Amino acid sequence: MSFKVYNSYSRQKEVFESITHGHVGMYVCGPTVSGESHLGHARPYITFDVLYRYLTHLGNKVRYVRNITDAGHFEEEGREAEDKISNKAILEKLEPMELVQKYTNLYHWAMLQFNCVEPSIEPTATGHIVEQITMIEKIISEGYAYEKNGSVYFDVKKYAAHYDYGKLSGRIIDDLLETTRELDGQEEKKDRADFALWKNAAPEHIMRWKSPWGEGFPGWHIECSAMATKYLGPNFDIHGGGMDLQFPHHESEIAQSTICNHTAPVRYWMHNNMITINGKKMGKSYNNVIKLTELFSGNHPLLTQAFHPMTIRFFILQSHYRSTLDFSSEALVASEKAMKRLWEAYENLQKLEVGDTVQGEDAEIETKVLNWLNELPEFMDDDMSTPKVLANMFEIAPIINSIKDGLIKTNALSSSTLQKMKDSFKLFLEDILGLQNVSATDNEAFKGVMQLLIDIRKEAKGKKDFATSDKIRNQLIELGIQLKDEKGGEMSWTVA
RNA sequence: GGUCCUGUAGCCGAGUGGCUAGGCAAAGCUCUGCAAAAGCUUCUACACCAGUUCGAAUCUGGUCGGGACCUCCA
Repeated sequence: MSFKVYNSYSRQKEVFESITHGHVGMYVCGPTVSGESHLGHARPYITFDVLYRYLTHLGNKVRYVRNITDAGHFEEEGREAEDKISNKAILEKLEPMELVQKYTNLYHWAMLQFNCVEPSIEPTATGHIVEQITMIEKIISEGYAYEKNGSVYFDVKKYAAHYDYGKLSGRIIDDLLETTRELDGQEEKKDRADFALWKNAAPEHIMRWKSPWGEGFPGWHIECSAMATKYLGPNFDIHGGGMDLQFPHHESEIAQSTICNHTAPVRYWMHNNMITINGKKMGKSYNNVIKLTELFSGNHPLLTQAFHPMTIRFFILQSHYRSTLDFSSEALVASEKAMKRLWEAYENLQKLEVGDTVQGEDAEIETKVLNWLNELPEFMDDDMSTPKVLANMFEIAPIINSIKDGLIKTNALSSSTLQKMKDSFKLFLEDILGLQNVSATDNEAFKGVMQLLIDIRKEAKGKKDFATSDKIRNQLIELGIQLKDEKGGEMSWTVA
């Protein structure tokens, strides 16, 4: 059994083998901290978080590098150079780095809500200006970049003559040349396909650094190349990001790094698909984003309620990362209910006693359960088929609940199978998919109080004092806590 | 215009040519003082038209939708 991933570069699933056995280098394009993260941003972070968790589970030591883009990029190349971050800072009367800090903090907070594992290294673009300049100098000395009026451009045409430019994004350089839009101020470039490595800063530009070509700031793509090379080496295992970054961002990264390091930088390119809303990509340019803070608070016209971050995570994992995922409040409500049901089954499972039974009495159930469990790693191995993992768990959930309710005999399953269920659920649900209990009541004092109420209600019910019994139940409902009467007079509760 | 992806039941979504995912919603039943929860059952879909095949949601061609990238974008 081996882990297969879809490599965007070869356009097929490949068996994953790291360059150094037992170690994996992984780079994921992080956020541009010039604004708040939205639902679309959540997808790559959750997708690659699961990848990181799975690789770790497989026994790898993973160095996970995820950058913070805090230097800003051009609004549009060739136009009056505007640094997004510094531009907005002026409007808001904030120091650029103050803005950067604000959105970085917000981003970190959101990642925490999603239960995303922190990356091993989280480098910032502004912290690696020296490395970027060094890299640009190297590219110039190799003859694949040229300086003009304080800016430096990458010579795409020359590169394409020797290397396969456009392979990752499936682009043909001649098509690019013909279809690149007419832009102002292109005269600096030798060729329209060329992209900036370094941009000369206009006087009003706040974010600027000294360089061999005068004061300026780095181009769009060089930061990722520089930081990936620094922390993962000239040739590393996985580079991830959203599909919309394939071109020009990742294509350019390949070109820069290849010239600089004399080797293709990445073994496996992995891209997540977009989250759509009414079938259209959620994105800044479409003005249809739903920010994470809006999602968590329910404060948005398209939302019928607030959604817990774990609901979002679950929602994302219910689809395959390379498919588009269409957002709607309705779909999130469905995910919320589904996750709640699955999680309760998981909690019920943990309470089931492992008996001394040697053999399952119901061979049919035993076999089915074992098959479902055995498929879980196979699904993960198949390019992270998280929807299938969850589907199998939903197959098992009714069996757990039936055992708990006595509808299936406790010893229907052998103790080893029951133990395997417990281990597998813990492993896949918590460790690999990174899901967490959404209940905020995981607290001994609170549980004690609940037990007290349950005891009182049991007494009342025993005396057929349904007024008291209903009062407890109804008032708890108003507080968002739901009591459930179970077989044999037992009661349990969940947060609605 | 170029390149590519896609069209699966009310909704969200898996789907490797034959074993007809899963979730939500809906309906019925069981359990129950009532309710909720849980369990069982039902609803069996692949845009359209041809073709290949013993057999196609899955392969091929065409038609019609939808979308992405080519420009900052996860």
